[in-house]
Amino acid sequence: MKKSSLIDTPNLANFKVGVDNVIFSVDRIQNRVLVLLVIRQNAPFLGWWSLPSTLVRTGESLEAAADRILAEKIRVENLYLEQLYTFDGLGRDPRDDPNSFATRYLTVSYFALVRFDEAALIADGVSGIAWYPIEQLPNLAFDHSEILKYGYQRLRNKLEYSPVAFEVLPQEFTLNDLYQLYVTVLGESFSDYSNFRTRLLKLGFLLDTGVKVSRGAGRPATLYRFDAQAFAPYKDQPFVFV
Amino acid sequence: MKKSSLIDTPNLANFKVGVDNVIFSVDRIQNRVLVLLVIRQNAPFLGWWSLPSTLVRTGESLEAAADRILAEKIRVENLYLEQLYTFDGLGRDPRDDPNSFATRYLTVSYFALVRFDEAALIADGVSGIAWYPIEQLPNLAFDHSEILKYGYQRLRNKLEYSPVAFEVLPQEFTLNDLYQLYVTVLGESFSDYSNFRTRLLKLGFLLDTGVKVSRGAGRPATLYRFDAQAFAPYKDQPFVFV
DNA sequence: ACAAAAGTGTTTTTTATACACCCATGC
DNA sequence: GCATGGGTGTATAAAAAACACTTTTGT
Repeated sequence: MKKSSLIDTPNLANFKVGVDNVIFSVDRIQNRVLVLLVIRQNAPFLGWWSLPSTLVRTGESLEAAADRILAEKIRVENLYLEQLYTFDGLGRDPRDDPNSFATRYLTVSYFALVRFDEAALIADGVSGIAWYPIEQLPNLAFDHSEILKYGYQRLRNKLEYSPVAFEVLPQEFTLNDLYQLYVTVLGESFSDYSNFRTRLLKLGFLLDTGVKVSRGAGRPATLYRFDAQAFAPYKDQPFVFV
Repeated sequence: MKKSSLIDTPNLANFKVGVDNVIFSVDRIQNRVLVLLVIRQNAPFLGWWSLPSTLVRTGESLEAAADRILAEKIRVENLYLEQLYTFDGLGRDPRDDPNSFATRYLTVSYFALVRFDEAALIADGVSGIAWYPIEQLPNLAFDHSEILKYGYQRLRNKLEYSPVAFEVLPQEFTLNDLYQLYVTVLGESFSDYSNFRTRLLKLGFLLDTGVKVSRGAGRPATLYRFDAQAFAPYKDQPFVFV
């Protein structure tokens, strides 16, 4: 080792970097928020449920790694991953030993929302993979419970000011579908349906398709479509959807 | 190299991890938002202005690294650092070569607000260090301009729903001080002073100290103090300060 | 006295909330 | 025809926005 490198780099830690994906969906039949979980195939935490995650390879960007691990698990179009938070591996990963000069682990978490029916789980015969309702989570590997909790918080926040709801709903939906989704994620105590309707329709980014659907008894509902163009003015505005 | 390790770890990238601090303050005399910048003492970008940053050492947490580099630059009490975003070094840092198997660089950025007068810059005789107005930034090393922009956005957002303003104002301040701060950061087009007053006072977390201060001509202003206790109910509520 | 800054009050408009009621359909 | 869910309207309360006006100081 050259002397100069000792001066330049005093005890720098060496890291491996992982990505953890928090992928949400909504079961609109049973009105439950779902999270994508997989069973770990490797030590540590072999056989435990965990968020879909992987370590970043040489020449691979963080996002590329996040996309790669996800592509192995589900097939879905236009998946938009958003960075959540970076968790310090110090003392967190059992592979980390704070007292050693060994490699440390850092994980960057990503967040996405997908349509339940469009997301085809890839059952490769070996790997366990499942949508878990957020209310009935198993014990998770590493600090994945914490990460998931953080992601769930973000989901609820985003629902209030950004049009993420339309990433979960089908292209065409009824106003009740939209309302139910909000109730499911944000809980009861949500605004009155009638007022929700009026407010959203006044905003003008829900296009009336003219088509009506009948779901069992009751008056048929109008199908709407989200108009991203018309939403633009509200982009940087707080709390479009209360 | 053992065969098993080849299977377990296919081409994992090796990282060094850096932290970049985006430290804001407000010059309440000239009504300008300031950012703490330093001159780099090492290659690459030797001699360039940059955010205060460092590489994480063995056994040191990310936050600890962020605190360390900051403690070398300014002296301030109760600095609360908040994580901003993690930037992928791939192709960003000139030390990175995407085609090589060399070490990659990842940087996690942190964000804070400090009181201008309380933050004593540490002039160690060598290192350049300065508060730069956000409107007159020099060219910055690495992608620090981008990081700074991201941080500035966060600052403006936080001002709207969280009581960060009181981290910049002195313990006791007039309502006009508070109003001016909002105008400085959020720009003109901000709410009417009179309405701002009424709204904030009604919220009840500004304690009237009874003390009055006279600043030149005009009626003396009441000094207020922020009551964190009384703010608690608004903690998870959007847009307390419009 | 008067300008300057602080602070109060009033009026108008907009938005939120609650809830009553009508409409179209399946059974 | 009546239960069921869709959709409209109204009445009240609260909040936001605009702005006129009063109060207290320095000079």
